[in-house]
Amino acid sequence: MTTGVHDGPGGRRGRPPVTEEQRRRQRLAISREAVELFRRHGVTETTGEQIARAAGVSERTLWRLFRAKEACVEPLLSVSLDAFTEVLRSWPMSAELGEHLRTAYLVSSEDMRAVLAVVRMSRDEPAIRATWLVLHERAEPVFAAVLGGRLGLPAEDPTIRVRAAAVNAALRVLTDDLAWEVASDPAVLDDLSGPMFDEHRARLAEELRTLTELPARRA
Amino acid sequence: MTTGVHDGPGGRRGRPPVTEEQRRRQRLAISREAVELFRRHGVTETTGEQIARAAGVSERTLWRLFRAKEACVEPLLSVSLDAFTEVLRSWPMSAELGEHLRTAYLVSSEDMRAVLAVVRMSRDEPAIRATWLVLHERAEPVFAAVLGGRLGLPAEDPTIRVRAAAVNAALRVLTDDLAWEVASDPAVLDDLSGPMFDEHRARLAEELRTLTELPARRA
DNA sequence: CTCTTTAATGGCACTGTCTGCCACAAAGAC
DNA sequence: GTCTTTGTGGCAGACAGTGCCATTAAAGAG
Repeated sequence: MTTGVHDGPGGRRGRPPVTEEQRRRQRLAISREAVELFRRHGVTETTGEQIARAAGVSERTLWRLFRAKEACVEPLLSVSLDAFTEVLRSWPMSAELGEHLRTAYLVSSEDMRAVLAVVRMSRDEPAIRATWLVLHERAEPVFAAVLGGRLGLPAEDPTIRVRAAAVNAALRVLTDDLAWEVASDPAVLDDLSGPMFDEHRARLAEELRTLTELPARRA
Repeated sequence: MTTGVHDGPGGRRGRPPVTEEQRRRQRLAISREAVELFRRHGVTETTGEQIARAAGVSERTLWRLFRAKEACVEPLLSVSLDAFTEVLRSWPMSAELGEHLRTAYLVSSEDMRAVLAVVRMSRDEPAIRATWLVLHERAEPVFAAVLGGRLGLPAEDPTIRVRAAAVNAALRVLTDDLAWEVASDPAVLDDLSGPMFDEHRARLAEELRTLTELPARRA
């Protein structure tokens, strides 16, 4: 997009910018370190310097990659949200959502463990809660695009955006529940196809089916 | 609750704590000043010292009443959210929600103007957006209580909480829309019973009717 | 190889946010 | 007045985050 014809023979000079993908990986790596520290010592007890040191970058670079300490959890949380987004996007018109969730929702046990730990932390850490909510909201336009496609309405239609926000809210509430259910028995995280996650997917599927099968607004 | 039998004859000693109501008023007053400054100069350009000075308290006291600069918008935003909560709470089983909204949703033009200004600000100020979302989420338990009562289910029921979160989301999305519609014609704010607000209430009523009249989960 | 160009990182100084601590003022009961 | 409890202000300090400049990394040109 930004590259192209301008890189003809005798192409561009100077060090090439890092790719989006590289940035993504770097931020995710730092995010995992930060969450590890947050889990061990608490958010307020963890300083930016510690995060930077653990991640092997200077503090200055840390603040360039994350605008705030709490924002360090974003890339990790996005792993889970992006996975769900991908599930919705690849949801065949005919398929049952619960089944599709079981086969298409792909997150590693370790990441899921960390994500749910962050969600639990967010109960007592307002800044983390805020990050979680903002991240959720950012996913709504994608949900709206999918729902709009299914219902034959533009993604900008207010009803579609409301529906997307409702889907979003359902995901958030049920993920919260799951985070606390898991807390009492962390072993279930070893196997994401176990009964507790099955139950979670089933509930999610049911709520989403209700919300997505609502009649669209009379045009 | 905390007072009572202990305040008998020879009652408690020392200066009595300020009432909840006094605190509420004090925080709201500071909140209005802060929002005024935010609107005039922008959030990042407004310092805690300025807010304190404008509100006539010391900076130290400001940080005692608000944990962060951005939290200064909370009391003002709560004016609008509390009003809506009250509408839901007082919603008669029989009444049409749109009509009930028109008569029971009570917020002054000035406050509404300020609230919508903050909502618009939240588009470019992540911290303000976060505050707005967190505040919205805090209202959900009340929504759940109302919906639970209507559907004969406990407020803790997952389906009820999902429904409450959906109601919440609808309110947020449509309020956002309204904030931007109003931006192009601020004069409509002089009369909250004008056609633009009527349209807003009607849309809100319709979305909420859809969401609240959904069949509850088969027990 | 060196020279040049562009991007990424680090170091440092600095401002603003927010907290802990203590002193003092205010409001009561006695 | 004294005593007790609560709210407020002042000050010092830690931490978060930014602007600016030097340094280093990665490429192509010669």
